[in-house]
Amino acid sequence: MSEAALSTPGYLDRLNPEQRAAVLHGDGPLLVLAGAGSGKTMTLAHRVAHLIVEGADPRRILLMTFSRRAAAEMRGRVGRIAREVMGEKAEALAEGLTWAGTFHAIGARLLREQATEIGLDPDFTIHDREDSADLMNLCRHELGFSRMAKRFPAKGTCLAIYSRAVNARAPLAAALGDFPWCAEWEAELKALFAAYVAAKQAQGVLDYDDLLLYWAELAAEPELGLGARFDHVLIDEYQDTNRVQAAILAGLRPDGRGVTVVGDDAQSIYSFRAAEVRNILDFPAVFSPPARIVTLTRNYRSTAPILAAANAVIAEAREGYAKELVAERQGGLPPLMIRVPDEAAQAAYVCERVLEAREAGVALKGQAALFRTASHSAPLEVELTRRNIPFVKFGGLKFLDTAHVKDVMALLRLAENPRDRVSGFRALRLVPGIGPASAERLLALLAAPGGTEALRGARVPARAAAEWADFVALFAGLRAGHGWPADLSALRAWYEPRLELIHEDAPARIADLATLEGIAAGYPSRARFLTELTLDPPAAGGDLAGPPLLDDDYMILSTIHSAKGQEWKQVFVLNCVDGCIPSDLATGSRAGVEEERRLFYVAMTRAKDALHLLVPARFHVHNQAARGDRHVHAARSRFLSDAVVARLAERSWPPPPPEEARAAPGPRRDLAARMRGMWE
DNA sequence: TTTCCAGATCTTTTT
DNA sequence: GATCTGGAAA
Repeated sequence: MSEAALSTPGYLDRLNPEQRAAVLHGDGPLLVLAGAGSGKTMTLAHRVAHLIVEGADPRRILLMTFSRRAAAEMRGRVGRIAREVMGEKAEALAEGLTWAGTFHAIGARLLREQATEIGLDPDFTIHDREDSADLMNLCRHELGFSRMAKRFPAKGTCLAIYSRAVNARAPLAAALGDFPWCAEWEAELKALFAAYVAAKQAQGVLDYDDLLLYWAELAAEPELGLGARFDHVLIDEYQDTNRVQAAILAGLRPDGRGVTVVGDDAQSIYSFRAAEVRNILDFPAVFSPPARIVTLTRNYRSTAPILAAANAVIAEAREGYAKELVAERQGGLPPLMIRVPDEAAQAAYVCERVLEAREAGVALKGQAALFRTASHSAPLEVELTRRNIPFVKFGGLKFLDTAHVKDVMALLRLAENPRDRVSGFRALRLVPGIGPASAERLLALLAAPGGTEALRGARVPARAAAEWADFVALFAGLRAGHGWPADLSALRAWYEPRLELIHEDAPARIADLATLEGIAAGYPSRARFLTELTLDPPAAGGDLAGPPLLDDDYMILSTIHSAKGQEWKQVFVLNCVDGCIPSDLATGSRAGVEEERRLFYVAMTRAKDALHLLVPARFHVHNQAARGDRHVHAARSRFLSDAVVARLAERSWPPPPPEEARAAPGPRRDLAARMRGMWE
């Protein structure tokens, strides 16, 4: 131990013995099994800080988190801890911790740095899921699969199968096990995927999966020196990594030296993305001698009654989880199971409790409503808006998915990489009169060297002729580059007048583009903007209103998936009914139901002081058959078994009228109550 | 060749 | 309820 660490007892004193063991662990592989609320982030931050205090070079530490937000928070905490110990000197050191981020973001950065060594175009552009599906669709048409006698799987399904196969490192036949209705197309799908891979390479485009796949290949080649770049590799949320990510880790540190992985098998909720819970369970045995295991079971987040209910839910899981969490916070009220007639009442209930808590001093930011599916929060959003309660919603539809933002992004991406056909297709068709056929022809021109100039004299349909010179001028300017974010201003100047002609709601869309330019200003270059926005898009809604709103107080609405790793004082879980949690799309398989159970467990363990589980008697179904009643009578979620409900306090809301009120012969029409009700 | 309209389809969670 | 596809008009 260095003198610095010895001279600062306080720095490790705030950790419990298990946490301290994890922080002080030496060089061999380490697995930290950290239950919900057990101080996982704190432990990881202390371990990184400790490594730095002990003399590790922060530029040679690789820290993988599940979101950019988590990475930023981690960097901040590491800096603060290191500063306590080392004073000013620590600032510079913590600044050096630049290799912190998601697998995908770090992969993109490494691949761009080493692109030429591995035969990639350093200016490759990255496709998000929808772009990838569009490219898949292009290949699908070119191979003639869109005109089969029997319907061929849709583009999104094709991409999902492809993604499953590569992320699980499984042969196509195995991946098709999850898509039985597509099994008959195995031969065609194989041809399609070959064409898809060839198209990506020809166009200098990578999809999300490629960022991991190429990285895994890169890491497997010792002479390319990737493993030698890092002394320490730490991975958070390891239960949600897939086999490609495990291969990356194995390639970087084959002997496990300097490797720390942290996670909780009971919180594995991403198997739909080929996450492989065996990664964390089998981790110790990959090495010999096996990795050290440190288990954190003391829960510092939730009160004892909340934790008892959550423990009861996970105890009914089919595979047993080794650890039962122990509450450090005694006292507190049991979680409430609230029966409400419908989703409107559910929304009203949440609003009332939220305002009540705020009056009692709980900031809106300390309160969250969680739900399985983005659409479940719609009635609540309406009610919050009506009552003027500000909120920010995480998960679900993204800002970047709106047509006008995608148009702008496509044009920027085409300027960055003229070979990118999906972007090109979209961008060129913004010129009225240019359809698929012309776009195809123009893109072929553009892909050749000197393409921008070739565009200038290109033949275009008569309808497009008047607009064409303007478009080419814009594009040539973007290719040459006006600087950043000036490129975006130029683009808006061209695009917004057009937007006004096409859409009635142009003002809202133009406001979005202004927001986009505000976001753009935060990035040093167009390339960085395009890459990072694709890999870590901003959350939807009010999040985009920018800094002014962020100073305000607002409540959180979030899908359970997006709530991972977070905590709030008061948590509402909406629609705790069968069909919502578990989602009826997931109840086909036992593994599916088990994952939903863990999801419900994750939702419950986000709560610190108060937890409300809402059970509407009926709920709205969006996607029902034609004339079906759009409401469905719902049974309470199967996860709220009798054993679990025994740990809850059950209520109905609105409460039934008090006994005396019913007994006493009241007025036949209580107009006074109606007047009062106006203000409820 | 483009654009518009009507009918069919398929609905989760995310980097 | 929104999106996609195919066919027909401009």
